[in-house]
Formats: sequence, C-alpha cells, structure tokens
Amino acid sequence: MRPRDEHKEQQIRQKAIELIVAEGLDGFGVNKLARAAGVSPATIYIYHKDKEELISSICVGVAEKMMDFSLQNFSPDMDFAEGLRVQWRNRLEYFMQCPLDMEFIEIMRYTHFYEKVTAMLTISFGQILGAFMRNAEEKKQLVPLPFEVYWAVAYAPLYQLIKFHNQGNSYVNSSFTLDDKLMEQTLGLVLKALKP
Amino acid sequence: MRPRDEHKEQQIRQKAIELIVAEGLDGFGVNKLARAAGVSPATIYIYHKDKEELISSICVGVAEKMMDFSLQNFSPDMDFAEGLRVQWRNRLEYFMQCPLDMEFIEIMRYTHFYEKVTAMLTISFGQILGAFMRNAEEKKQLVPLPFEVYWAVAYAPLYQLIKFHNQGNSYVNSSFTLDDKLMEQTLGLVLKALKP
DNA sequence: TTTAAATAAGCGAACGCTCACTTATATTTG
DNA sequence: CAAATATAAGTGAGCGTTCGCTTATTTAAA
Repeated sequence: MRPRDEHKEQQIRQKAIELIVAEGLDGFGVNKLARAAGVSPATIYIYHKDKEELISSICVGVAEKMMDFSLQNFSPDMDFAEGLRVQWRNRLEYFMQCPLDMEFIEIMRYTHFYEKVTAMLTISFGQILGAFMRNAEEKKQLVPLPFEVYWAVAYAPLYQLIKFHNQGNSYVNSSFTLDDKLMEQTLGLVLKALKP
Repeated sequence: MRPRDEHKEQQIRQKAIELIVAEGLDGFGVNKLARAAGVSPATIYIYHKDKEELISSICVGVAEKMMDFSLQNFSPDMDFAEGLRVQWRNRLEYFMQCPLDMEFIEIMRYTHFYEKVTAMLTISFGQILGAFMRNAEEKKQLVPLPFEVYWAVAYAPLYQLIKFHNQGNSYVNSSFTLDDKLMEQTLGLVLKALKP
C-alpha cells in the first residue's frame, strides 16, 4: 500500500486558507485549490468527502488550534485581572503569529460552517471560561453578571481592535496599528468596568 | 416611453437580502434571485451593471439606512452618557425592526464589498462621532483616549450582544435573548469604563 | 532473496450541471 | 410610431465531482 504524502494534505489546508482569505468564500473552488496546492482535484477527494466537508474540517482545525493557544498558561483559578490579561495576551500573540488564521475565522464566522465551531467552543471554551467567571465572582474580583454581558465587555473590545488592525484603519484614522501599549490601555478600561 | 415598475426594483433588493441571509453569499445567484423576485434575469441587468454592482449597491443602501437611523435624535454636543445611550438605543431599535438588514451587514462585513461601506462610514460616521468624542473629552465626561480604543470599548460590547441574540445562544447558555434591561446593564459597565 | 499479487495514493481528462450574462422578441407607454 | 421596459430562451465558461488509469509501497508465497 502506497503511503500518504502528508505534505500534500498540509498544502491543501494551507492553500485553502490563503485562497479564502484572498478571494473570499465565493471565488473559492476545488479546481482552483488543486492548482494552487499542486495536486489533482481528485486527490482532494481522497482526503475529503466533498467541498462542504473540506471547508468544515479546515474551519474546525483552525478553531481548535486557536482555542488551545488562547488557553496557554491559563487556569480558571487565576486571579481575575491576571487571568484576563493572560487571555488577552494569548489572543493577541496568536493573531500576530497567525494573522491568516484570524482573518479566515472572521470570514467563516458568518457562514453556516461556523455552527460546528460554535458547538465545539461551547463545550471546551464555555466550560473553562464559565468556571473562571464564577471563581472571580466568588473572590469578589468581578461584579456578578450574566455570562453574555461579561463576555461582551471582557472580550469584544479586543476583537474590535484586532479588526481595526487587520483593515489597517478605523472610521476616523487612516492608519492604525495595534501594539502592546494600546492593548494594555484598553484592558485597563475593561478591568475598570468589570471590577467591583 | 414605458415607465419603470418601481415595485420590481424593490422586490429585487428585498429578496436579495433575504436570499443572502438565508443561504450565504455563496449559494446566492442572479438566476435564483430573479426567480425569487418574480422577474427575468435580464430585468435585473436593466437596473444593475453586473452581479458585483448589484450586491455593492444593496450593501451601501442598507448601510446608509442603518447609519441614518443610528444618528436619529443624536447630536455631537450631547452630554456623553446621554449621547452614548441614544446611539445604543437607536442601534438596538434598528436591529429589532430590521433584523435581516443587520444579519446582512454582518455577512458582508468580511467581504471585499464592505470596502465601499467603510469608505462611506469613515466620512459621515467618523466625523460626527469623532466630534462627539472630542466634545465629551473637553467637558471632562470621557477619559482621553485614542479613537480606536474609545470605539472598541464604547460599541463593540453592544454588537457582541446582538451577535449572541442573533445566533440565539452563547458559549455557555443554550438560549439568549437581548432585551432593554441587559442593554442598560452593559451600557452601565461601558460608561463606568469610559468616565473619568 | 526474488517477485508477483494486492492495495491505496495520486492524476489528467472529462462529465453534467449551474452560473453570470446576452440576444431576440414582445409589451407598454407617450 | 418611437422608445424604453420586460421577458423567454438561450450562450459559453466554470463549477464540483468522478472515471479510468498509473504509480508507489507492502505483503507473502515461491
């Protein structure tokens, strides 16, 4: 039996992300991908049932990687300010290291492919971060809040900054670069909002 | 000369939004749209140069409508807390009245079609809200901040709540509905973060 | 150790179908 | 009639997917 060339599957996944980020979900095609990855269209169908499953599996793969990354050096028992800072740092570092992954996920977020990702995140992410929130509340380091309100205040600002950075400008400034100082300044405001 | 049936153009725009929200940008086609709107494909090309321009113009139209709506009863001279509350209320009301528009814009946000919208928003939105921010700073009702940091803290949480509402759940709760009380609670936290 | 059968990877070419878009024709107004 | 709208019926291009075949590797009988 001829063994798989793992490099080929890697190429397929990598080029798929690049193509979708560059040209969007429309404009992405299996034949185009095959040409870009240097394989035959038929080869793609050895690894994936169809186009749907191909995109889905890449989506879930990237999301898993991102989740693992953002929980590095993090524990739900941490003090609130410290734990939130670790997560902000992790997300920022991931986005700096893998900007393509980040853009890819943003594109997928509003497609039906993302439902599977949400299901996964709910299980792994939700449990850990739910515990983190409850612990912080018990230690009186966080005002008691519905989870959604907490999440919206605690994380949405960071993602918005990353969005501004990715598009390179905001509604008033014609250029914008996110750095550590800006992140700390924003995190400071968020902590001010959430601390009792 | 035979006059245009304006109802047809309206139908085309409305059904295009419905189709894209229901099936995503891929899965959206001119022939499908024609069938849904009850016109011939060729009729669409009387009103629009090509598919690109069709989507673009709908996108800009919706964004303009949304922007006008969110600036109702608002002036850059308003007190900070009051002005921010008016904007949050307007956005929430718009989203309650036109949930399809909101989902449509969210889908378009990460496509190249959105560049024209960003350009438009930068001019109209950015100037008014930039002025609002500077005024609030001068009145000592808002801590001095880079515009992007201000925007991320002031608006991103609301959009995140709307996102949770649209998808009907969050990472820990299996159902979520955004209402006035939750909005006020979140706005309270945001104001706490931004006030000196 | 040799070698042929077995098996899965991999490929180029093409299939059927849908796509964005056009053409030829009819309809409806001033 | 003149002129613009509206349409039914296309068009070629490109899509996802499959087919018939070759290649690389393992297995195991001779």
